[in-house]
Amino acid sequence: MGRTGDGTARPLRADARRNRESLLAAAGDAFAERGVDTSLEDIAERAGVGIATLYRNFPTREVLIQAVYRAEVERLCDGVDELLATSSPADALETWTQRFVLHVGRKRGMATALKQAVADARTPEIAQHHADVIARSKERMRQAITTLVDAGIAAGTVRDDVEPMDLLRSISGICLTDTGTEQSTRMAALLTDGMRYHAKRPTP
Amino acid sequence: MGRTGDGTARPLRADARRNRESLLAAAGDAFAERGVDTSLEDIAERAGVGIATLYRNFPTREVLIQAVYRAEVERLCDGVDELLATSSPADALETWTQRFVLHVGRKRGMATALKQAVADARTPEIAQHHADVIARSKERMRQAITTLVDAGIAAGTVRDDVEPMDLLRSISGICLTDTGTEQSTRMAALLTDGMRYHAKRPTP
DNA sequence: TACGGTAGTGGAGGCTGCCTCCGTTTGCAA
DNA sequence: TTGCAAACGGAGGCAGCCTCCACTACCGTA
Repeated sequence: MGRTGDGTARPLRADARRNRESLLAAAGDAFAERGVDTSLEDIAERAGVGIATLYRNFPTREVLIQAVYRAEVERLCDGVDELLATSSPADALETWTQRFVLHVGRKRGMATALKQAVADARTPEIAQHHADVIARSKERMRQAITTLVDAGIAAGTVRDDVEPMDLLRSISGICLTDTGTEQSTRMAALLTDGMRYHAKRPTP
Repeated sequence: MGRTGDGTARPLRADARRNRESLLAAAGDAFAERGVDTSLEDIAERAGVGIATLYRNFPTREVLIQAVYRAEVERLCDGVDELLATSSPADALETWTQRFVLHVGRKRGMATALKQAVADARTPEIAQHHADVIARSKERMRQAITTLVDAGIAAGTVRDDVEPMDLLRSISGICLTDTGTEQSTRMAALLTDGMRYHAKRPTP
């Protein structure tokens, strides 16, 4: 399936690729709205494909969750270059953290499910694979935030005592303790704003 | 159900209590053999009762898991007094740790499921209740191992630099990293043996 | 641009597990 | 004993999982 006899990957047919994308998008929405236990039939319907197509692409729920998670991290991180090209580093950082807040909001149990998948995996190979995906995503995030912070520091508009990963963890923390996306967004804004060099510091 | 109007608990009818015990035992076995996802119908059948009886006693799977977990911890900890009454403190400690190894082997995902229950609970009250059960069990374990170690120290047969909870954690660690119960049992035996005062230390 | 082989599709249907409803049984207090 | 409330069991409705196979349409080739 999808592989020629000599092990070379064969590109998906155009319609198949479209369907796969639809499924990923639909699953992303469904997971965000109703959690990772959403019925798979529902997801297939939302995507406008048959249930069999879903199973062909994603043999187990875990594989699907993983793919969605990965796709969302990619999308988030791929946006960094464009942000830096179109706005000042400090603004880019702020916009990106806002997106990150939404991202965490959408994750809703996905991270937990992935960790569970590592524990439940039937073979060590599968467990390892799940673990790899998690590690790779974390690394991509690290790179993204580091790029943004460094650009800001280089431009002199972001304080140079900011540790990128601390920032990421702080925002995650805000998202997890706070009650809603709106509030999280405001808190994150405060946080990034505090990291800028202000022409004039607000009087305390 | 099971409560009179003024909130006083009413004792279960004899047959009801028997059924409840059967269910707990059957669920314990089933969880140990096939994990916490075992079908509830299966458990009811093993226990020799109808599925409705299971639901009447344990309205959700989480409640059942919790009850089993709790019962097994009680059983394990209640055995301490008898052990101390019938064997020397050092032997009691060794026997008990062997039982503890079996206990951890039987837990298989139950602890994870309970933690998940705290996270997934629909109301803060339910979450709190699940958390309480976990905390109480941990405390009972702490008391049990402390009693055993202290008895050994008082009798002068167990080294007095042993921190009870360290021992418990070490054994848990052995169980989780090792591959099978048999190996875990041997490792735990080595560990407890190392804690005794030997009449003559083995030459290195 | 027509065609054939094959990758890809969809959804019915079988299966399993969840949970409720209600007619029946049984323990126990008087 | 006997009456009655507590407890029982299991059929059955529902929902989700997953497979199977007849059908569709993409795309390399001529």
